[in-house]
Amino acid sequence: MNQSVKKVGIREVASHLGLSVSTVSRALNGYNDVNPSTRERVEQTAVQLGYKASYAAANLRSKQTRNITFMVSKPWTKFVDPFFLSLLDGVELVLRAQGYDLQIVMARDYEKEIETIQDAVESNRCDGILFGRTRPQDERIEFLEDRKFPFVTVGRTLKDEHSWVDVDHVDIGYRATERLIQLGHRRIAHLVTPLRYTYSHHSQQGYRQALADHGIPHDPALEVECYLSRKTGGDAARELLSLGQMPTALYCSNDMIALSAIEALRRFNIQVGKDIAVIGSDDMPLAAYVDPGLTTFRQDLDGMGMRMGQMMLSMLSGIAEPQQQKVKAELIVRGTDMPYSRKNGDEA
Amino acid sequence: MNQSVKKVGIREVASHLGLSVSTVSRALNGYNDVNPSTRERVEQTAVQLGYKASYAAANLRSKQTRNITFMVSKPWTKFVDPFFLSLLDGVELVLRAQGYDLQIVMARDYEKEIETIQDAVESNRCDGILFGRTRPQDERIEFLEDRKFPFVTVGRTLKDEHSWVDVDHVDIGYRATERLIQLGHRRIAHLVTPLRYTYSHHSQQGYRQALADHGIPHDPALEVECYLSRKTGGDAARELLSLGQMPTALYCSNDMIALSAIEALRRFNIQVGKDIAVIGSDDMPLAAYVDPGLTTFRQDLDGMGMRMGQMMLSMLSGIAEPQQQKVKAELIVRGTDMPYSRKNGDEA
DNA sequence: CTGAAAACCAAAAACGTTTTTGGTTTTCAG
DNA sequence: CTGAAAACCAAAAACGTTTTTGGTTTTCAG
Repeated sequence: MNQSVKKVGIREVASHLGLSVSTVSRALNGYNDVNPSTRERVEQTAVQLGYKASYAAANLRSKQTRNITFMVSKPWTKFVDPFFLSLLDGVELVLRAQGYDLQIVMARDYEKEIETIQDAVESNRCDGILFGRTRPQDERIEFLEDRKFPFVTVGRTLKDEHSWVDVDHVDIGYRATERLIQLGHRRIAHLVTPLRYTYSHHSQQGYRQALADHGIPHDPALEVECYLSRKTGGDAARELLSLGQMPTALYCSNDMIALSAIEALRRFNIQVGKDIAVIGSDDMPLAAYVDPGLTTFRQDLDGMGMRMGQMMLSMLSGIAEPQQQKVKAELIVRGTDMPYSRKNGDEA
Repeated sequence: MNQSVKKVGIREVASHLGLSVSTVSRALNGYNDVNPSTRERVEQTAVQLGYKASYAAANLRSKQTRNITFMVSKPWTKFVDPFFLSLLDGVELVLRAQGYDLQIVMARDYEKEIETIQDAVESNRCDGILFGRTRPQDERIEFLEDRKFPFVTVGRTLKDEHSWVDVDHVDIGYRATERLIQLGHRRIAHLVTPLRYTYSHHSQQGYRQALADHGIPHDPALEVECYLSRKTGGDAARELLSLGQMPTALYCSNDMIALSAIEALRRFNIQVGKDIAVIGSDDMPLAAYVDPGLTTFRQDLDGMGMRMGQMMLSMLSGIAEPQQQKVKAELIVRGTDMPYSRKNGDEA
């Protein structure tokens, strides 16, 4: 077991075969100016001797790390995690197939995000960067563009000239709102995710467009921004309750908001799915479990992740023009939305 | 913006100050044979010039990566994620405080685990390794011990001579079972997590001990192994239903099993919290949301993570003897456990 | 004031690869 | 058969640090 206590380097492999170090290197790295039979022999003795190229040395010389970093930033809540991990899964699959490693780093908070990215880039730790929570104006993106460093984001900025994958939040907002309208609702509130993030604006845009298309005037009092804490939707629900007239339907930009709003409403004896309609977005695991089940939109995260990985790969292979992919979500009908009935409008 | 297109190395910093490269290096790395005022000047111009040591070069020369790898392995389910991420959070906090980075790598499946670890170790990519899902006999641990490579695990092996942190699953099993006994139950089933993992055995041990201590004979038919799929507990519940006499209480080694069992029982019109008592373990977010809420055990994951990080740090600073920490979980009483009543025992 | 120890710094070697440069051998069209 | 191109390989340089070695200056006990 302990025979290989001495680390075997490329030199050992070379001398063992009577070849030069450079030939071994070229054979192992798939260059084509090496005799196939030589390559074969090199590869065999490499595994036989248990040779593994030093990551640091290879990286130092070649400037390639074969490593992609996904930056995830705090604060995260337990609720957003599933979203994140499914995506990662898809990314990892594609990258690994091409011999790239995926590494996840965490930025402790908002201010550390840019610092984390700078550090990753400047200390040469990866060949490309992935991240989400994009904002309309995003310092991180400006930095990376300035350095011409490859990156792909989940979500976009307002100026739209980099590579991204994104759920079509405009579409979700539109479809959710339109569905509620077609169910007969006219006072439809929008509990929107933090406007700091770009997707919130898209969600808002879809909501407003649907209202406009159906001739329903837009009431700013019915749009409430919610932060990503656990009880966020509850606060918004209470805010709406304090209004003169309660809305008869709620479109929430994510399930977490929807669920906490539902919980709060229940305390006021308002039955969701009976007294008020609710539609969420994300289809997180909880959504199927609560009673009644939450009507929401499901996203193909795995697919998005794979797409993201492919984009990164093509950037690394030298394709310069940005690629962008918007994906549609799937409506999952459960029990929290229901037709408008005269009764609801009157009470509260 | 684009002024610093040329990368600034340690050489630039040195020449800018009229010092030698070595002095700059020693100043930046906190050696004490450098004049405080010199160190000050070096540090200032370093940030001023935007110097950042090349990760690869430093690593190649010093054999130190200042990087710790947490390996997480598939298949994961959406349900185990929160567990994992809270832990990570604690780890990262302590490591970062000492200038270490935490990196997460994913092993695609069971067989790749050992490969992933070998690769990380042999290509010199990290100074220490963390992982969970420990098994009674664990190839990964044997490999790392053989190489004398620093590692800390979540959970233990049966031979117990390495560093680990672990929830006291024996204690949980004992307390859960005893609680059910004290509520009057005598037919208590145990839906146990996969016996491939060590903690499942501990959980079983606690369960059996509590039964024995209270003079209740152990019925092997009431112990059902559940796999970590989404509907796992459901299958087990159906298996128990097919028995002549249904148990009046269920102790499940994790919440996922408990929740899916509850869902399945509901389909058979068995009301949990009324017809049958259930206790889970983990206190995952869902547990508080379902109705009735799941009685379960909460673990201080953040604390465990921090402890784990500290252990790793102390190993890296040269402390050889293994450290081990077992933490107790906190009982969270909600609605799924209730006293035994004659009625339940008779039906089904 | 003296000499040893401590403080401070420079030069050069080294980490283990990949890449560049160039030399020799083989192939193959004409 | 000839000569150019292709195939194949070796030697040496280079990546950007840290560490080793050793030299000079300063401090300070006696």
